[in-house]
Amino acid sequence: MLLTNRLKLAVANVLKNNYQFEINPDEILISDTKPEFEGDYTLVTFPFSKPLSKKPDDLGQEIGALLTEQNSWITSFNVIKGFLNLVIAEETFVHFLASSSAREIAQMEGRTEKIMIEYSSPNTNKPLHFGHLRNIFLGAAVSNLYKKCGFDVIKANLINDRGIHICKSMIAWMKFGNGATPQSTGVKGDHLVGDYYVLYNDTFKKEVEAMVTQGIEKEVAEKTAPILLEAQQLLRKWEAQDEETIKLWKQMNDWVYAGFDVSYQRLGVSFDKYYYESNTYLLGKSIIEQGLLSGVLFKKEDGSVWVDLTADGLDEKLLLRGDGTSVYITQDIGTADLKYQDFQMNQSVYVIGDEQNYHMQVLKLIMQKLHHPGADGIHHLSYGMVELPSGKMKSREGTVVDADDMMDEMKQMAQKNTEELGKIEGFTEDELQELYQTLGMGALKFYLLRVDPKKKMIFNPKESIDFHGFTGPFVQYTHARICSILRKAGAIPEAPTTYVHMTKAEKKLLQLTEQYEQVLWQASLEFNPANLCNYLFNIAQHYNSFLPNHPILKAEDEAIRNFRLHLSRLVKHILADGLLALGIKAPQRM
RNA sequence: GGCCCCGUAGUUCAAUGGAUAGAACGAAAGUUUCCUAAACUUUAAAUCCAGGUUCGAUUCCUGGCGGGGCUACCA
Repeated sequence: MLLTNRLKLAVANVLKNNYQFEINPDEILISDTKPEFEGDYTLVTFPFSKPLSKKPDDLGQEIGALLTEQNSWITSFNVIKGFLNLVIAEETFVHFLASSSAREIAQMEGRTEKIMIEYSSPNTNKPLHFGHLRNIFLGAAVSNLYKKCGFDVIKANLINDRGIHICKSMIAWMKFGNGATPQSTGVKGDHLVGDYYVLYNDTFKKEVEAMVTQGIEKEVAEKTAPILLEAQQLLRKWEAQDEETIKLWKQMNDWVYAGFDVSYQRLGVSFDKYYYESNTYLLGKSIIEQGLLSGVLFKKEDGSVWVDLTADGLDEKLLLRGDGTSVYITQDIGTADLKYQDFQMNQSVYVIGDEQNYHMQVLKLIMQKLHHPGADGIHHLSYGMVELPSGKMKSREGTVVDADDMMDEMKQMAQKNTEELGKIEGFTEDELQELYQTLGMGALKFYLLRVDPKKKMIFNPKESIDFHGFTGPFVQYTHARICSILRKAGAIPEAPTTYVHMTKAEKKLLQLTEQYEQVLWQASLEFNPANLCNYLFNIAQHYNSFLPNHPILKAEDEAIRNFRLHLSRLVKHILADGLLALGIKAPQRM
């Protein structure tokens, strides 16, 4: 059992047996003792002061005495201003180290729940950009984390392959493309289609300007520009299943998918199930019919169908148009139902930007009102937008940072850094290329994952992404250093069972390693990989600062050497394992 | 207008209501005959404002100020 949980239990026992005070152990606050004080873990006694009618300081003294008396693994204590600092026996940590070495790390207790995580979910009219990367890395990391915690995870991707946006790319290609293909131009498919989307917008803008100079009002021009009308006409033809239109649509989407596949592979992410809006956009109507019958929904005079969410503090929301056609939310209701039919998962997570908070709230509410079995499991993993110092990225204005370009740039930066440091000896050219990729992606992923998903983040392309400090490469570097030491150490004897003179740094490192499993759970349940990033950086930092004054291979004696080797190996395992959960590889050498 | 989110060192981020608010980058100074200096050590530097709840508030509540999002018979 985890040490903090054991402590909570021990405290709960003392309170119950010696003070007749019953409390749920989970409600007891145990935190790491601050470095400036003596001790490993700290109990805050204030909350018990009132119910037990005792001064926090006295309470600390009493509980401290009882705890050390009743638990051999708690050796001593001190009380400062109501904070009870507890010293944990070194043997406890030594035993933990030995057991960790034996069973490898983090074999988690299995959970049987099934969880679907939908992420990426791109439009097919343009390539992936920096904002998508945050979505993709989050989705992939959360999927990994839940898998580690034993859940049955389904990674889903809902592709937005239909609608006016793809028609815009199509019309531009028809007018200006001259039959260009990825093969004929050598341009990656998603980029090629994206280029025509940009071309559409340029043309549109010019047409509007021309109309305005002719004296037409801007708002009118923006609704009647010829190329827009053509795109809308194309959408109608698509909906009417016009053969030529469908053929071109399929063709251009296939180009995009081929391009996405290349990017996904390079990003190191994959999906178990793809959904396509062209297949799902008509779903949902029958569910809405049922809702009408059961009286959850209502129909207005013009035949449109609505749900009244005013009691939940929201508005009335349209679900079906007067002519019986679907709107966006109709489709999402249908897709949610389809997903549930396919997998009957306990939780259905949507990794979607916070601009859709309202939409997702509405979706869940409607599903709940309809008593859909999957309704309560719907969870919106909402994340903040990635912004540039100049503001939001806008694909129409060409201010987006392209995902493929970003990956190239990161790899080049890794190469530049490595070469400048002269660390290329002993690698083949292939190994170097792989290393640059590993380091570049490590920096990129860590950079995007280290911030709380809820918060919007600002990315400054000029300052770009660092390889020093709180970064992926820092953690990777620490891992590589340990690997190097272990290589030189050769075969390692059995883990020690006793160790007398543990330094403060050694004990702290062990304490951190013991908390790893807890961090994984917390990061999963909170859908927050940033927790893991912080933890990994913290433990790497502690290791790096431990290293200069704790010789390992040249330790004073065999026992110390062996202990430090095992400690190092455990840290190495955690770094590699944790990075992997973030989707980051840990190189043996760098 | 209505609803929601966010304001922490110069900058980018931490801090389940708990001790003297932590890091990183940047700035200043130092460490390499020693297991990878992509590292380590030291210094300076912050909770938007005003109230309230509490033994204790960056955190919770109210009101300002500042920034963002949503609010379509668009997707």
